[in-house]
Amino acid sequence: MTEPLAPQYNPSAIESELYQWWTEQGLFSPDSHAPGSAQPYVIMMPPPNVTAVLHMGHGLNNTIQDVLIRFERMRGRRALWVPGTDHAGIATQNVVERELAQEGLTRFDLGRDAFVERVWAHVRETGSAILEQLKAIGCAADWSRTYFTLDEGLSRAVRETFVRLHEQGLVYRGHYIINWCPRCLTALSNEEVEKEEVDGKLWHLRYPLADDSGHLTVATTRPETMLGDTAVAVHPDDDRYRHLIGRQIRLPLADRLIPIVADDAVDPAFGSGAVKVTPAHDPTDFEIGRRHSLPSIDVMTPEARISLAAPDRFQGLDRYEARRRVVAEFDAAGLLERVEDHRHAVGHCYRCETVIEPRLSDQWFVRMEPLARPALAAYRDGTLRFVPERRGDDYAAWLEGIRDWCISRQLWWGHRIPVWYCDAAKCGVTTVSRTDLERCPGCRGPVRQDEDVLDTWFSSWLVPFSSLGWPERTPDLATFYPGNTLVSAPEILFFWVARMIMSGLHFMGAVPYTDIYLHGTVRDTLHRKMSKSLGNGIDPLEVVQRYGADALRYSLVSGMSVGTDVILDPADLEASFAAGRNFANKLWNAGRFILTNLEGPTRPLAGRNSDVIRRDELTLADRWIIARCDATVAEATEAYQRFRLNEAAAAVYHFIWSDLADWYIEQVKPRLYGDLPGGDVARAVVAQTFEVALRLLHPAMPFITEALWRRFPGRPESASISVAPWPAADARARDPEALRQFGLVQELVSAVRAIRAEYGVQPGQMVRAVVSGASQTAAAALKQERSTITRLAKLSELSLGETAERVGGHAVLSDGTAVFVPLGDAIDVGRECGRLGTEVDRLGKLVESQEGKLGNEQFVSRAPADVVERERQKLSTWKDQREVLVKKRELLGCS
RNA sequence: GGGCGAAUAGCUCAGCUGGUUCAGAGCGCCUGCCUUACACGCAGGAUGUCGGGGGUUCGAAUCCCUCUUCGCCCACCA
Repeated sequence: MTEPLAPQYNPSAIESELYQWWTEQGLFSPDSHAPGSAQPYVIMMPPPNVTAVLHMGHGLNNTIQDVLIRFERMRGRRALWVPGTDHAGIATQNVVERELAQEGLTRFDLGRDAFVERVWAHVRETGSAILEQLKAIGCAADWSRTYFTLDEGLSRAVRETFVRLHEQGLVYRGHYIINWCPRCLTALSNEEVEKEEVDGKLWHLRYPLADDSGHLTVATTRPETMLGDTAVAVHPDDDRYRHLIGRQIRLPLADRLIPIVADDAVDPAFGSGAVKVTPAHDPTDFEIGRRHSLPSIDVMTPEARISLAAPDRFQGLDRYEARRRVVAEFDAAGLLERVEDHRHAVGHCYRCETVIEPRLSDQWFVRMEPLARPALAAYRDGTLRFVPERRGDDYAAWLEGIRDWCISRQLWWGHRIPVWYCDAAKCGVTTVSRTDLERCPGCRGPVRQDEDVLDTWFSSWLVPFSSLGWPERTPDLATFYPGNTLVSAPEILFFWVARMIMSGLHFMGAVPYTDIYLHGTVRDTLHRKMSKSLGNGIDPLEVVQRYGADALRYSLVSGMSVGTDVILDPADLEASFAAGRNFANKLWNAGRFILTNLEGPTRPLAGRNSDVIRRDELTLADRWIIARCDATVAEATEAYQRFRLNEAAAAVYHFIWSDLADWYIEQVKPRLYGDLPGGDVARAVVAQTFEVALRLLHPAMPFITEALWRRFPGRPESASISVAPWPAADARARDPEALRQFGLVQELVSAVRAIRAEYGVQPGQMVRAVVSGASQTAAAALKQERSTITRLAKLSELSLGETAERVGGHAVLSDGTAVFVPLGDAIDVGRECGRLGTEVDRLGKLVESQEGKLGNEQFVSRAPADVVERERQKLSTWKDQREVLVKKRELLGCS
């Protein structure tokens, strides 16, 4: 690491090497970087799916977590970021099934054991690829604690949880209508169904009365389900139909007799006011069926084809073919009354988008209300804090309306349900067990385990404690539970975040974290979510390759404010990431300049020894940059703490680029080069302020800050910025006077530069400047930084006082100090008159409106005194400035 | 159907508790510069009815109402 630094920052040359060094040093593990007495700070990484490939959403999510964990680590906490992967039941099974399909096979061809082995092989091969990718963007997670939701330990936790909840009466098996995906061939929870509004139809079908005395019209969006109708329901108070209650319908096509029943669930105002009742295919109908002891006829196969329960000619038809056929037959029989357009919400599988079919089946459920109550209380009493706050309302609303959680899945990949059935006729016991059963505890006969597996979220909702060893009482669990912050996409608030809170409270007696930061979504410029299917994604690794991890991270962090979406342009990576790349390069070159100039005598800025730099040795510029640095420390620290990462990034960016590089480094050059005395002071100040800036920036841009920081002279080989102490604001650095005075210096330089540009003065051409009307402090400041001013404004001479010359460029600084740049023949007097004229007009308008404001009795009497005083100050400054310019115009002889 | 959010420069967005960082930043654009840290740079510059309308207030990008447009979440009216 001692080779000379290249003028162009080349991230790929340092990133992987640094990352490897960090991990070798164990810097990401609290065991090695922090004393045991330090307060822990814990983040649980949302485990990516094993089959996942890093996309920008992961990039954003993990960058935020990494910024926070690095920040807290530097602040001295025992920072632990636990990474892991999720076995992702349906998603992973789908991937492997697709693979098999390429070979013309289905999972049934392989059989359960061989299929599961095949999935394991796939997972072993590609399962942790995404974690490797996270390393490429710099994630400082503790890889020694990486978990997988199908690990032995986590599997034990899952089983313990299931059994315990069962013992507590909170897990039960039930025969209900659940959401069924006919493609994945499994039940889904309510949360796994995505509702989508679609334009559908409402078919009005005529059901003849059994005695041929007429008909009753029912309205339905799914005519094919009529094959399973077992009643027609009307509202008990509906006068139109009251006389029909208890009579029979002859169900067309199926040719069955079904009763007309009365039920409160029917809305007389909708459709015809009569509802066909299909208990096997609709949740409401199922309830009606229960109340009226109606039979359930399941007319669909798991694949959503018409089953053997329907007349022959429908059997085997796909549900939509069946729909057309049913409608056609009703039409042919003159029983199709009418068809209406009807917009309604239809559920889709969150994994494959297939339309969900409500289906009657036996499933396992978790009784959620008892778990939800404490989770809601933790929000209401302020234990939980959401960022942004409004997300808390979504959380509360979901908990208030919570429904039982269907946790069984008809898949092969996942945690097998720990339930064993005895099929012996005389025994038939069902056993829920922590350990695998060989024989029935009742009759010692053979048992068979439940075929189903558990919802993948049933393992991930435990990770805040299962990943730390629960149900064992491990030291990790004692130290790192509960954690602190959860960073997540809002999409998984219910799937994961809320459920972790419930499980944490139930099994550990404490919420797993108190701060819940829900960030936005990464979208393209059309505000569409980035997705593989749309092909509008940006590969974070490509960005890392082209611009570096720090550029990626900085661009994400700075382009994101609390809870808002991040918009990136997949068609123009340059536009999306130039800011980060440019900044990294700027930083690199500032560092290159500073580090190569640190050789030479220097003395400490603070400390006990007598060699320390005295305050009176500091120039105005020194005091200014130290004060600016201190203000930036306060600003950035506050912003990081409040999760306002973009503000923290902007504060440091501005300090480094606009203050340190544009002004201070320029100011300090003569001293560093030995052209002016005070090189030791300059070295101390530039080194200190830059070093502080690097630390402030490290959470957001870890690689480049580490690379530069380690190159500081005298740095021990083992030192890492990642565990360097966080900069503290220092009251001694505060210096409002220096901020104001150096501000005038900057204004003066800028004013001269603007005049030079305005009149096309050649870049190499020196000019003179005359300053008049400066206050004592202003004059003192300009004198102190005279050499800075003359150099940066390219002045041959800077004089204070009046001059007889009239022709040149004019400007007035914010404190009323006048600047005059004599330009002799070079200047177009008319042009300068015009320029001054518009400026006088502008100030005139300001003065006018300000006088209006201050002349307003209401304002003066009702606004706070300090506001009024400030406004008076403004008025007098503007008046002074206008005055000066008016005089200049007179001197120039402007008309 | 219910709830929520957003609309500010050509683009992406800051602007938090009404009043000194109040109209800003980055990218893009224009002009001039290869000034020995950086052309991924330096210096200077242009660009806005703060979505429309109404209101509260001495004062509104900021608070309230309303409309328009976009987005999100929730929902068993078949």
